[in-house]
Amino acid sequence: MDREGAKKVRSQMPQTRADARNAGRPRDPLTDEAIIAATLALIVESGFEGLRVGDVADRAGVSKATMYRRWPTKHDLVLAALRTTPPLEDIDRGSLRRDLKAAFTRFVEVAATTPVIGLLTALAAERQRRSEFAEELDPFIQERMQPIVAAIERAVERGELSQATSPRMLADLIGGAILLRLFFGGGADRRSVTRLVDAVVTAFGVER
Amino acid sequence: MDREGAKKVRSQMPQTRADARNAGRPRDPLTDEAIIAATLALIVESGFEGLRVGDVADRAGVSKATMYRRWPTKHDLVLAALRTTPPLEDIDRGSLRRDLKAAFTRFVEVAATTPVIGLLTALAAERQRRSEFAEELDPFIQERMQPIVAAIERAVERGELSQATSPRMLADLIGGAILLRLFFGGGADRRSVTRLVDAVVTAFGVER
DNA sequence: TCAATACGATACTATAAGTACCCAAATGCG
DNA sequence: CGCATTTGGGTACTTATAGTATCGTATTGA
Repeated sequence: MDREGAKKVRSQMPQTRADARNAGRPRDPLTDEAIIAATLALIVESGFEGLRVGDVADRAGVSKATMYRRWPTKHDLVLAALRTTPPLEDIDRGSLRRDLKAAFTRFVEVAATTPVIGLLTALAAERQRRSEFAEELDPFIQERMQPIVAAIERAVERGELSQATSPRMLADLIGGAILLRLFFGGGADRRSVTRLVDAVVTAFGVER
Repeated sequence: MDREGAKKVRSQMPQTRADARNAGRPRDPLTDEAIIAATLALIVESGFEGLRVGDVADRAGVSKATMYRRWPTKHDLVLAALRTTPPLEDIDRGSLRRDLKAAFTRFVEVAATTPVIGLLTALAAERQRRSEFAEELDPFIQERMQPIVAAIERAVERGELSQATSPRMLADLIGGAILLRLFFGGGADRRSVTRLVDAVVTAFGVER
């Protein structure tokens, strides 16, 4: 059962199940937008735990049933909302050191002024509880780390780093250190980002 | 109010408030042990979300009131239980590379066979929600990372690493990368630990 | 016209954390 | 001894919210 037919899919995102059908009243895309917008607005106010699904429905002017038809859990809803936020811009400043500092500085600023870290910890916890959720969450994380990986790849091409360098691993190292501090204390601000990036770029950089 | 007198404190851990008093019926240390033991046993079976405070009470043969007198929330209880588990042994194998591989390999094995990651994500999420909780959680994390920091410090003394190396930062780098993968996918096993440690030790190591 | 689906409204279920209160049992102090 | 103080078992209760169920209506394609 639940075979997915070969019909085409037109709607962009909230097709929870690959319902290829086209009979019946179509979903209103404005409804999706209203729900996501309300979710984002309320998350900013209240964070993940403080977010009430019922409040989102009220704010969006829809019923809970309409929401749950699209996203089966609060976590799915929040991840969907996160997906619509713009990723870190992929700015090329010409050197690895500057690229990494720019990107991670921006990230810790976002972390300091929005509930992103609360969302990430909540989603990570849910991922442990419901392992299928990893299939949604993991690609999102990879996607958002892509600018970092790209910056490292450029540095490899420029010869700033050895050809043998694994961009993904280097990204995990710096990003992991920053997340570790944001999750469990130690603090991550401009200065610690600078120190971290300088240390890593110096250590991994090709001798000048 | 709530000044902490100069009286001595005798009980080891669960003095939630620094109650220097000595009047009244003393707490039974066996009760603490029974609660913690039951908590650990049930966590292994069910993880954090699956753990029911009422079940712990039943299993320990105590009442919920007795538990809440000691630990005001489920998260506090779980952290208290985690604290009683043995830390990573601080084995000195003579080289940084071997020390780090041994320690982190052990960690990913524990992660693969126990609900530790689920606990850590849950505690990290709670830390975001209740900022006072950081005062309990953060020192615990630092404490558990101490063997890694110590191994790095030994390497600095032996001259394997530059004197300028920050042990804490290096520990955050490797530990952070592994946590990142455990929290958000990518997988962390013996092989990835080996790759990571080799790369970092080579990059940061003093030229041979 | 009809099948199929979306949508709002509303009530409901289920669950579990944390609270309140009672009474009995230890303990130290005067 | 007896009183204040605290622990502890028992148990019922409050509270809060995610998720479900249902029903009537609206909108679409065939």
